[in-house]
Amino acid sequence: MKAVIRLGQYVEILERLSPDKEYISSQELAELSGVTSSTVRQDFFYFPCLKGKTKKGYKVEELKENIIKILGLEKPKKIIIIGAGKIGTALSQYKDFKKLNIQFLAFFDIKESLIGKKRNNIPVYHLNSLESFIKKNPDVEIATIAVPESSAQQVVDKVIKAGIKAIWNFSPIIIKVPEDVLVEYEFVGTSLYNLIYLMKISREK
Amino acid sequence: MKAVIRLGQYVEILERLSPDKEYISSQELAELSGVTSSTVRQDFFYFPCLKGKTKKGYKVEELKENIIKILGLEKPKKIIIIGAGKIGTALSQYKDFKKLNIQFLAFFDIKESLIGKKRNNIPVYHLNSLESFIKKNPDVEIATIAVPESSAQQVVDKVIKAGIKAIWNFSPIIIKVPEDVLVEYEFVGTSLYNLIYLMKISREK
DNA sequence: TAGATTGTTAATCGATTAACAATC
DNA sequence: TAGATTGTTAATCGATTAACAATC
Repeated sequence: MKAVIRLGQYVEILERLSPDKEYISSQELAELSGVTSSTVRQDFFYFPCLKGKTKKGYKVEELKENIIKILGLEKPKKIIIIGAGKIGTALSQYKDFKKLNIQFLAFFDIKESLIGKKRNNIPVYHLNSLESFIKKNPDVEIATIAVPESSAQQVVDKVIKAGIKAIWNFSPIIIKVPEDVLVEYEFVGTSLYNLIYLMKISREK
Repeated sequence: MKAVIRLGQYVEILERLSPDKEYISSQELAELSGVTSSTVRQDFFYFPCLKGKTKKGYKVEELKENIIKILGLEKPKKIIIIGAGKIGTALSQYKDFKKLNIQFLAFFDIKESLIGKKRNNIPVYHLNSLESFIKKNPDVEIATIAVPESSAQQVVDKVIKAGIKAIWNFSPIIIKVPEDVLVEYEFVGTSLYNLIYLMKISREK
């Protein structure tokens, strides 16, 4: 559902408000997130706990907490990253994740020169130790795939064999997974191609 | 339009097909891209040049070339990256971009230790030299914003002052730009939050 | 011919926007 | 009170899916 996607963006925006802002109107939140106030109210209407006050708006702290609960972010989420390259490391640095209880526990790679070291203060282990790591840390729920496309499917197979049921995939291919495994794709090129298309269209007008 | 987003994905898939595959059916392309064959045909119907052959499907090379033209990728696109950190460097490495004529000409940063060096064989210049660089390279059309949120708006202002009309924004805030400037956002957290929400929902079922 | 696949129209579904009564 | 803003319904818009005749 599209509303859920926006809820995530709303949280990030709410995180950034000055701490003395007590209430925010649907109009204000709409402007900050690039949608209409109607959309904001409709999004909130969908979830009964997201209630505002007439003439005032929505209580920032309360709103944030409730959205966090809806999204399932109230408990820490433990994540591993397969591939300790540029993308993987960049992700582990993202500040909003820390604020939202999202924890990156470990990198896995096969490049000997990286193994045993730390990246962004997170240890890098050999891919071979993945299964034993998951056994020791059964609360790891998500694996991020940040490896080249040539090894993506193999790595996914290993991750699934180790018992992971949710995959965040940065490799640019559609991966094959059993029915009970959730996958979210992050295609980096997509928005750039769209931008280039929009440039072409606006030139033609 | 959603169809355009998918066209970009189709190209990436077509790029990966074995070179001896002459025709591809809407059914096959659909499976590889995770949509229905009906959607594929509807997407193509929207653009008169995307025609197939009854009983055979679409000629791979022809299809690819025509989509590339629709997307405006037939001529090289020159791009600069502001911020030579992990995200910026990761982007510049992405292989599909090279295949699709997308060229990263330079990084700009303010960190003295980086300036004058190369990252991924692309030179890093000081942000102060941005305007003169654009003057010398007026064919640069897009600026990628890969700096921390605290400096994102400032950097955007500089980029616009230098004459850039299209921005690919990786900073997690809504930026303010004049009406004639196009912006595409890449919110990394979004798909992860959605994945976590889907995990919550599937547990509740 | 029989079967496969496109091209296209129509039906369905979902998301966004508009509108406004209710409320404080 | 007058004005602002929510909560909610209805209208609109766009995207997806279904269906199938036409074609090779």
